[in-house]
Amino acid sequence: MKQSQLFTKTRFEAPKDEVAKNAEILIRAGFINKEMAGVYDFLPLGLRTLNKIINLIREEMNNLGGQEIFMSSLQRKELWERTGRWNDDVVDNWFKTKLKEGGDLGLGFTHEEPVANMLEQYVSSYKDLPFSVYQFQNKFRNETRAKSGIMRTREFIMKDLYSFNVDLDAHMEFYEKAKDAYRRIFDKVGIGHKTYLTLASGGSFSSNSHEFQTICDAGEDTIFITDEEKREAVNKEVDDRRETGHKAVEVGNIFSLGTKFSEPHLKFKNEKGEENPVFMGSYGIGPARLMGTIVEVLAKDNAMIWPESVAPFRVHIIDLSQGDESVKKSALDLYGGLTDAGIEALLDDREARAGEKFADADLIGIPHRIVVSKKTEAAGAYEYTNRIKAETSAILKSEIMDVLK
RNA sequence: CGGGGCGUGGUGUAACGGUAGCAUAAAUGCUUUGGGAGCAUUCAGUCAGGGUUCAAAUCCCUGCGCCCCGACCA
Repeated sequence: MKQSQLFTKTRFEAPKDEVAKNAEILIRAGFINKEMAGVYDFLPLGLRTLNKIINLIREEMNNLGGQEIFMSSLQRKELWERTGRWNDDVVDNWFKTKLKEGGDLGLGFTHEEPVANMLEQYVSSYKDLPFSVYQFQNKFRNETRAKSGIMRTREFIMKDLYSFNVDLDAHMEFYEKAKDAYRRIFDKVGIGHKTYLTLASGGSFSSNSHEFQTICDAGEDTIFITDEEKREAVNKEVDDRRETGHKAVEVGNIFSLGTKFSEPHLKFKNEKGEENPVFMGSYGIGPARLMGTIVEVLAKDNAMIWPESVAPFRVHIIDLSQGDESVKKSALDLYGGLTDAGIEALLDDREARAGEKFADADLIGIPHRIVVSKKTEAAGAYEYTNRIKAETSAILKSEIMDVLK
């Protein structure tokens, strides 16, 4: 991508109404735009990062055997009445709306009821089980207080996976595999060292649940570390601990749902012809919240350095030709070469001064930076900076590919 | 939902009840060119509605919006 064509603009100062570190940095770097309290747009750079996170999660879900689906946001009242969750006293953050003809609809805050209902027509025998489905889908929650930038919003993408098994034993086997998959996801995005498998209360519908909590100041929960080696913890809500806990943000959760959502209608016949409810589990990750958490954990000195796994681009080429056509061509050649080699590069080909380009590059935080200028051309080399290692060196043109691989 | 703070050009900030100013961004031109350059010109603003007053960004009321603390968070 050529930066002169990129729809994004960095800015010197963050809007005064943003205090959260993740929002300040992401807005200043041009990754996101605030629409209203608790509602954000993703701009090209931000969307690239978000999609990297999503694809990384998708890969793990597929490895788990999950099959991707995409369900509707508009949901029928009747399904939720069966489980008692249409009632505002039970669920107080519904966004509800109406059809012109007058029927009630809800904008889904989760999908247990609809997914269970949909599967009734596809599950009738033990031979249909087990399986799991997942989706990346917008959820709507009328939070009384949105906060912390993209960490707690009213509209957000959620990866929700649902597992369907014949009984508790079969379910637990899957549940343990899901734990491992979640571990790998948080390791891959660079926050594994701060993320703890945390025993949680499970809320109103599950007696057994775990959260993945990442220690950071923007967190809303408090956890107590029970095993540093295994990265395990317990949520404050479970028991009354006395020692000081850690502020942490819930980046993922896994629930054993049991038969609560299948009991009404989602049943199967076992080998003996007896009818049983399906044993369900649900597993959530909010990719945008995860993105915010990555910023909270990894940003230093009010600037972000993206891990390679989720960076919007791998390489940022800074063209300092400043009117020199041969230097400009060299930068363009490098860009073409990297692109052909499948290395995602952002070429800063704008008519701007060096200082402005460097400042913008620092703000965007792409992990590898290559400067092409008269100086580097004369030396037959590139100036290469690895932001993660904080190292800068001259790399011969012929060797740049090896360095990046 | 309880408490606190706050709404001025795109963004950030000034202005005692008395001419809405500065910076930045944006546009044009000249100059400059390896860490957010300089000069000149230009564009652009008081959240909305009502009230008090000769006069309201400023005081009062209502609404809307934003931030923070707490509660809630399936």
